[in-house]
Amino acid sequence: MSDAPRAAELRELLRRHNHAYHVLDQPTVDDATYDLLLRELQSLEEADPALRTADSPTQRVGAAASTAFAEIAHLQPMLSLANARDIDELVAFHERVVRLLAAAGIDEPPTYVTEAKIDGLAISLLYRDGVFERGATRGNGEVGEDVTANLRTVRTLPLSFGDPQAPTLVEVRGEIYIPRAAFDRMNDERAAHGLPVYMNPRNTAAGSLRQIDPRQTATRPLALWCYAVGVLDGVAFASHHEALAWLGARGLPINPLTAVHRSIESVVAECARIGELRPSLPYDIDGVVVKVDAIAMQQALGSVGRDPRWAVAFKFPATTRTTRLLDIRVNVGRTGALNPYAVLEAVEVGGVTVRMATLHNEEDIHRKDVRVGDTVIVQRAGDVIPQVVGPVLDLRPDGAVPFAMPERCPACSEPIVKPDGEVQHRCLNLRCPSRGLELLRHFVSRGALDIEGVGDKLVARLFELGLIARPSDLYRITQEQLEGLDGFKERSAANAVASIAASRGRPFGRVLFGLGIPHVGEVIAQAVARHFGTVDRLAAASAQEVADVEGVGSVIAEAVVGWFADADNAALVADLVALGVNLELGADERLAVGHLTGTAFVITGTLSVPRAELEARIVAAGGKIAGSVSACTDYLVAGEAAGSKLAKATRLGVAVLDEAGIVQLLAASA
DNA sequence: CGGCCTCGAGTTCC
DNA sequence: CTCGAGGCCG
Repeated sequence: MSDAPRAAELRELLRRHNHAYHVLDQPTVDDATYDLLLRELQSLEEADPALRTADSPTQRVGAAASTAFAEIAHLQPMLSLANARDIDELVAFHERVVRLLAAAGIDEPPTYVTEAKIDGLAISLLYRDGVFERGATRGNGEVGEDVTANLRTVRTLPLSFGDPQAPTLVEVRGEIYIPRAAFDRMNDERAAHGLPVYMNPRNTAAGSLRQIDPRQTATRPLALWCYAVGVLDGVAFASHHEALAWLGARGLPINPLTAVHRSIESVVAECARIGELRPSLPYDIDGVVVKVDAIAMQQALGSVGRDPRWAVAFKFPATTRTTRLLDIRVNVGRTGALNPYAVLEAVEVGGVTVRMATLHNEEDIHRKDVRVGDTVIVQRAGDVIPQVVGPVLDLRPDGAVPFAMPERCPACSEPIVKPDGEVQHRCLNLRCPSRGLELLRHFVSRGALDIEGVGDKLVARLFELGLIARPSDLYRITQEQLEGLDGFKERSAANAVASIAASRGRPFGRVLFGLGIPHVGEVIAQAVARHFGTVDRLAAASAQEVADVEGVGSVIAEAVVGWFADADNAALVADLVALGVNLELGADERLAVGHLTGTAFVITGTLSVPRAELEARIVAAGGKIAGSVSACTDYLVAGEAAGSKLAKATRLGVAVLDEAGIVQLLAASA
């Protein structure tokens, strides 16, 4: 029997996914699935080299795009920007800046720099001794992908400063884009050669930068504007505009739509002016970036989360289109929340076809007054997520009726309730099939148990077939059961079973997150796991004790205690434990560097240092000091002649440290 | 008690 | 990405 037909099928599949990924920049499968297909083809070709055609995706260097680029940590995180959608928000930004500066003892009015916000791809460039060394995509802001080879092909990127006095290290921030005219020319050429044309400049720039072969990238008309210095050795700027001038003097391209303003009125006028220029500019922009000019003021203002408080992005209104609202349907989420969504007649918005959009909740639908049959205005929020803005009332058909939430759950027919003061309608049935399925999806998802090879589709199928109803059922799935499903090959069945088994060792915090306790997301789950150490101690805790966890108040604490009080949930936990799923903190987690945050200590007995000093050091490392030992205590620090507290700790199974032990723990966390 | 900040939850496209 | 809401600080 020949594998040739399967090999041909795989080649075609991979070719199509590749095209979608690189040319359209719209992946059709996740990386893991792609890798799986590629590996299957590779093994077929190894078994029978005659199957290896010259155009096989296995012959393209680094065809497994997911692993082709090394990760690079930015010297300084690449921040994001808060948005101002209108002039009021811009003025509010200014007022906040003034207020915060005054609070920091600076009464001088701020000067601003405005820059056109280029609709491209943020990158970071590193110059060592004035020579371009490497460049990376923004990634998650902390870590990006190394695209040095591709960046070298960007003709306006200087490979060196030509400056003998260049500082040792300069990190430059910029935006890679494709000028409109060049984009159109490229598409004309492609069309002439019978090649598919690209959808929009931004996605094409993104795809081009992630080409495996830099020679491909070199054929794309990429360009660069630089807008900031990340890190710079030896040169200190007093202002942002000086930094830009410094970059410009070294050959880095600075966008000409850059100006300094002495008042917010001037900034507002500039936003309007650039908005008018927008259609005639030779490249796409999506707003205006406004930055406080003085570096000293920037430092005084600082940042909140990822957003600096000294800068804001004034966003131009999103491009909108109209289409028909065909239907309003309702999903039931993991928490029982009813989420209405719009089914739309397919429409192109900003280079993407939109067919669905969330409508959030009933209140939202009524506020917008959209009805089935309406012609509605659709936009993409932040140019990404499709949104229904509102109806075109003139085009409303006769007899269009306002939307009403179903009175019974569309999944389980139980009555729907809307608690007072809440926006969401809910299905309270804990056994609602929709909720069960959504919980399973959540359980296997990335941030939780992260079970590779078991995605939404497989989970839904197994759920429908009745093979899994609760998370613990996953661990009883056999390879044979999976192979019984059509379209499921032996290899992927084995992979899925293996990754399910491997997920049993996930850290406690992630498993806890996977349980889907209301209000307990990734962060809270982690904090709770750290605090209690084991599920048993968590399950035995009172709401009062749970509320001791940092960031947990009465609402979340009640939710946690209530969850464990439910017999089914308790049974699920017991089942998971019996199946070998990890539900306690690993020793390494307890001792992990800088991780005393949320850890509760009790000190007893006589120590060689003053107790206050030891307490201060524990608190400095993020730990908490309690007066008496309870189930919530992580460590009892016992000195000489410890008495009843030590006895109680031993009885409760609380870890006990001697003085050397706590010193070691503190050192490990420094 | 009010305002800010952080977190949770649901989400769209291919 | 965005909205809503819980938590916490002043």
